[in-house]
Amino acid sequence: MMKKQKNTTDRATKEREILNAAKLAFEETTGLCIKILEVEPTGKIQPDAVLQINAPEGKPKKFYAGVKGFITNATLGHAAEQIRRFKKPGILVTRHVTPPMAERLKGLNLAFIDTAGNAYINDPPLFVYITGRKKKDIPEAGRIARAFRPTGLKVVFALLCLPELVKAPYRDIAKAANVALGTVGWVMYDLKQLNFLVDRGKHGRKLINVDKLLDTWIHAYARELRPKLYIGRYDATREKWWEKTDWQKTGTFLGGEPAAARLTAYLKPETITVYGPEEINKFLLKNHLIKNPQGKVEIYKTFWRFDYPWNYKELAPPLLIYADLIATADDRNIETARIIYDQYIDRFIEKH
DNA sequence: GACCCTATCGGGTTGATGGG
DNA sequence: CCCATCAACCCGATAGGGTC
Repeated sequence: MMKKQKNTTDRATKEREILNAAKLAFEETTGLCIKILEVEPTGKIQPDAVLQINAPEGKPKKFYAGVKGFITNATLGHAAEQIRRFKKPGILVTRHVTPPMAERLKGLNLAFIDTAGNAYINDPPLFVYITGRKKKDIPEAGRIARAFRPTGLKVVFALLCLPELVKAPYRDIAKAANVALGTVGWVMYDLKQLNFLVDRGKHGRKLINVDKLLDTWIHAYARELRPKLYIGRYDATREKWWEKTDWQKTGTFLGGEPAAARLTAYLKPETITVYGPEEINKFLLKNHLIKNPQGKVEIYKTFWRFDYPWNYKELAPPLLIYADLIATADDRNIETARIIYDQYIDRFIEKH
């Protein structure tokens, strides 16, 4: 119930933002004036807003607006149809209309304005047709930076684990982080914006405020990425199985508590955290693990594609072990996490 | 009201483009 | 020629509408 309410509000806010931005952009590029008469009017026909365009000559003209965040060739026809259903002079208000889309809309004789200042209105004596203006990025306050969304977190993780990587070409970074090339650009942009990265041109890039970045990553990881990696929970049928199995052969890694146990001998693991490939069946069979939502073995998908340069090849990189421990919010685990931080993480912060 | 199904949304990837 | 950037495209997640 609460959720539904919130979503409705979010959508309304978003529509308002688009509407206002489009109004301003239109006024700037055309010199004409738009008045927003109503937002989300109730009644038989349901446009998202009603607005009025004041031309210098001729009388003001009302338009019934359909606000759409995002228009593609596929959704354009549907939007046009919705607006026609108003049975009134309609106008599409959206974030951005590309030139080919503008042509199509013109072909449909569907008026539009967008937040970049593109517009088409053919309503004599009023005629406006502006295309080719690029979309300006909307610095949405409150939105989570892409650097801390699931794929962005993979990139940041790789950068944090491998201090030298930040200087490498985007292609190499993409490979290590196991993301598409395009993603790296976004993340770099965000990190610069958020003051986590400086680009000194030919002198290469450098991470700054690494401790803060690390902290941000750990929290965002638990919230954004970890849930997406979850494969399942299992019961072990044999004691100490995880101390005996050959991790490297199966492409799996120990994380969280058991990894910490190996590193510190300070902890007797309760939950066994494992990172492995999506196709986990072989591993399950080999180790006699049985599906059980309450089981002590939790398996997640491996998301990194680089070798962490240390001697514990069967373990996930220390930053991940640390994040796993912190996420459990268990006193003893947090204590252990601190030890791992001092021994394995603190020192590589200095290398950045 | 609970469930399913479809249309929509936007995050993420691809591929073209153009600069160094 | 190598590399980054940008817009177009794709597809998984999900809201919202329809049905029982």
